[in-house]
Formats: sequence, structure tokens, C-alpha cells
Amino acid sequence: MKNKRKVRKAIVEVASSIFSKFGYKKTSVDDIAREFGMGKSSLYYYFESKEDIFEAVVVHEADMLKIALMEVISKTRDPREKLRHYILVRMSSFRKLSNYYNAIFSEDLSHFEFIEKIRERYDKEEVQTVAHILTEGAKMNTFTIENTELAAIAICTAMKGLEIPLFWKRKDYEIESRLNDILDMLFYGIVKRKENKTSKF
Amino acid sequence: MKNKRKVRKAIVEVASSIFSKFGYKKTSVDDIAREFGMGKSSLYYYFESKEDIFEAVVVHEADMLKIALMEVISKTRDPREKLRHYILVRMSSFRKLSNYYNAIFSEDLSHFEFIEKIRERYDKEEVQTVAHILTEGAKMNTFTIENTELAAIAICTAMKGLEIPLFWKRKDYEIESRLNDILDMLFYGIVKRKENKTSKF
DNA sequence: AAATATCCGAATGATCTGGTCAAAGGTTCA
DNA sequence: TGAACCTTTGACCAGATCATTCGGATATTT
Repeated sequence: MKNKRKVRKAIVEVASSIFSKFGYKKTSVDDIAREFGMGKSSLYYYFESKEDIFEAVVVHEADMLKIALMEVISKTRDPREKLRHYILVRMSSFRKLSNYYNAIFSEDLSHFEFIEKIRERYDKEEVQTVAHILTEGAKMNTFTIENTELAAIAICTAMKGLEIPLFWKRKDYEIESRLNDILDMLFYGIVKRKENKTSKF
Repeated sequence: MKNKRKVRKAIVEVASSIFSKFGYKKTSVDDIAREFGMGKSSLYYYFESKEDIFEAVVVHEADMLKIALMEVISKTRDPREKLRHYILVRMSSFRKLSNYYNAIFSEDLSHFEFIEKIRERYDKEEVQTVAHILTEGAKMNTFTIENTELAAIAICTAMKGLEIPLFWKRKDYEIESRLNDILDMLFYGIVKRKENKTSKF
């Protein structure tokens, strides 16, 4: 039955909220089953193991972010705004990605191999997306970049570097303004300047 | 040694944060000990049992609230402002009282008898404090109340009635404005009105 | 009614839990 | 020094909880 997919998705959604509440270790399969209104053994009809459920949860969260990002960049035309909104949304989605980030950063979860794979996959996709924005901006003469691929990797690396301090701190209100500062600096170097009349050349 | 008290307090403080993170059931004594940097058996030198630690945590939280309330009412002179600030602080301290409220409202914790006792004790103290504010306000001719004791009980009952819906909802920004509305209504009935010149008497 | 899809209670062995205890460091004071 | 103490610990225990399996019950489709 195709219904199996829908049930799986529904389970993943309640599992997501419970995992992000208690963490992987402190969440029991029974917790999820009870919240879902099912016998715990029934979950094993839809998933192979607890780890399997968790993997589905992490994938789901990453997909949600991807969708949100795609939506936000499709709404804007100006490449500067596109890049700004992409990075802003990308960096302020911690709350909804708690399991994803816990999986990546928490020690007692690092032994799951699927985490590496997911991260690697989304990292590559992210570089592609950013590169696409940059290329588009270059074509429209908004950006002036020699190697968009390289620039995209640099931006993505910078975002990943910001994840860690952001993840450990609670301060939420500062994130946006700081990111905007960084973005302004980035643009100042990246955006094509109009011919400056005071230029010596 | 008097040092025992300090260590107890320190343990209570880390236990508080862990209990409010995972809840009573999902928190193990070992969790607390590890976070505190001690062997788990050492905790039993300072506390009789896990329940004993939890009780100390709840008492500590209630004490913290009490101190905050005493401070806030000692800062104001005007009885109206005193009462307003008291209720505002009292009703918006959920975040810091998570274990206290969990102990009161959660089903699997209700079998602890100490909860009833603590609640009863603080309820009585609260009525006294509010009554004191009212009496003071009556003396200063700001309030016009026939039976301050009765009025204090009514106000405390109203606050307790508001605890439950507040506890289950996340909306934080609405609390203050709603409380202020209620307070305005309360004052309209309680504050001594100046002789109204359009009055028919 | 046969086949298949979905659900569950009971059982299992592995791990975890709250709690105990005897012993080992540390400190104090004679 | 050493006796009396305070503090900390690892090893240990019995019971609870855990993830997972499985045979069979119930519902749905064919």
C-alpha cells in the first residue's frame, strides 16, 4: 500500500518533536509509539529500528530546510537579496533542525554513519545552490566574481563555521544583525561597483 | 562542616537545570552527578534519594520566586504599582519554575506528598503578602476594601486559576497585556475613586 | 475464503537505574 | 605520629526499562 508512506511520514513528525524534546538517548521507542497512539511493536512494521526512525527524522528536517530555502530564493529576483535571504533563513533555522544538529554535533550520536552521508549530500547541494545564485548574479552584472564555484565554497564554508558557535549559544536576537553585517561586507567586495568618478583609472 | 550546605546548593542548581531539561523520570542520578563532576554515590552523601534532590530543587525554585517578589514590592511605594508588579512578576516566572509547575501538574509526579505541603505553605504565604499590600493600600486610602483577607484570597485564587492555561500555552507576549487588562478591571473596582462631581449623591 | 496488510501482547536478553557499602583519601587536632 | 572526622569513590545488587522479535489476532483486498 502507498499508505505506508503516509503513516511513516506521520510517525516521523511526532518522533521529530519527541526526539528534539528529549534527545536520542532519552527517547524510547515506546514514547514515540504512545504519542502516536500505537503499540510499540507496530512501529517496527514501518521502521527497522530506533536508529532508522531517527535517520528518517533527520532527513525530514533537512528536507524541510531545503524546501524553505528553495521557496525563499524563488521569491526574489535581485541576486543580492536572494543571497541575503538564503543565508539568513539558512542560519536561523536552528530551532527546527534540532535533531539534525544534535546528530552532527553530539558525541554520543557521532557513531551513526548515516549522519556523515546526509551532511555530505546536503553540503554539495548547498554549494551548487549558492553557486547558482552567484552565477546568476554575475550574468546580471550584479556580482563580479572570477570563480563562482570557489566563491560558493567559501560562502558555504563560512556558514558552516558559524554553525558551531550559533549552536551552542542561546542568543537569538543578535544573529540576524550580525549576519547582515557580514553580508554587507561580503557584498561590498562582491557587488559590481559603478564606475567611480574619483577613481584614478 | 558548614560547607555541606554550599555543596548541596551547588548540586541543587545543576540538578535544577537537568530536571527542567529532561523531567524527573528521564533524569538519572548519574546524569546529575556527571554534570556536577562527581561519582554518583557521592550524591547520596548529600541527599537521601533522587526524590530528595528533586524536593530540594522545587523548594529552591519557590524560594527564588519568593525573593524576586519581595524585591519587586519593596521597590515601589504606590500600592497599585505594588500589586501590579507583584502579580506581573508572579505570573510571568514560568520559565524559572519549570520543576515546581511540573511537580504540581504532571501526573506521574503527583504521588509525591511533599508537593502538596510546599504548595500549601507558599499559598498561605502568598495570601498574607497580598493581604499586606491591600491593607497598606487601604491605610493609604488608595484602596477601598471591606475585608482585605477575603480580597487577598480572591486575588490569589484568580492567579492560581490563571496558572493552568498559562502553563500549557507557549504564548508569552500576550500574558503581560492580558494581565494588565485584568489588573485595570480589578483596580477600577478597588481603587478609591475621587468624589465624582457628576454623581447623583 | 484465501491472501495480504496492519496491528498487538508477550517474551527476551541486554542495558540502565536507584540505592548500598566497605574502603580509601583528606583534613583536623592532640 | 596517629586517632577521629569528613568526603569521595568503585564495585555491587535487585529490579526496572530498553530495543527488538515473533506468533498470532484482526482488518482489508483479492
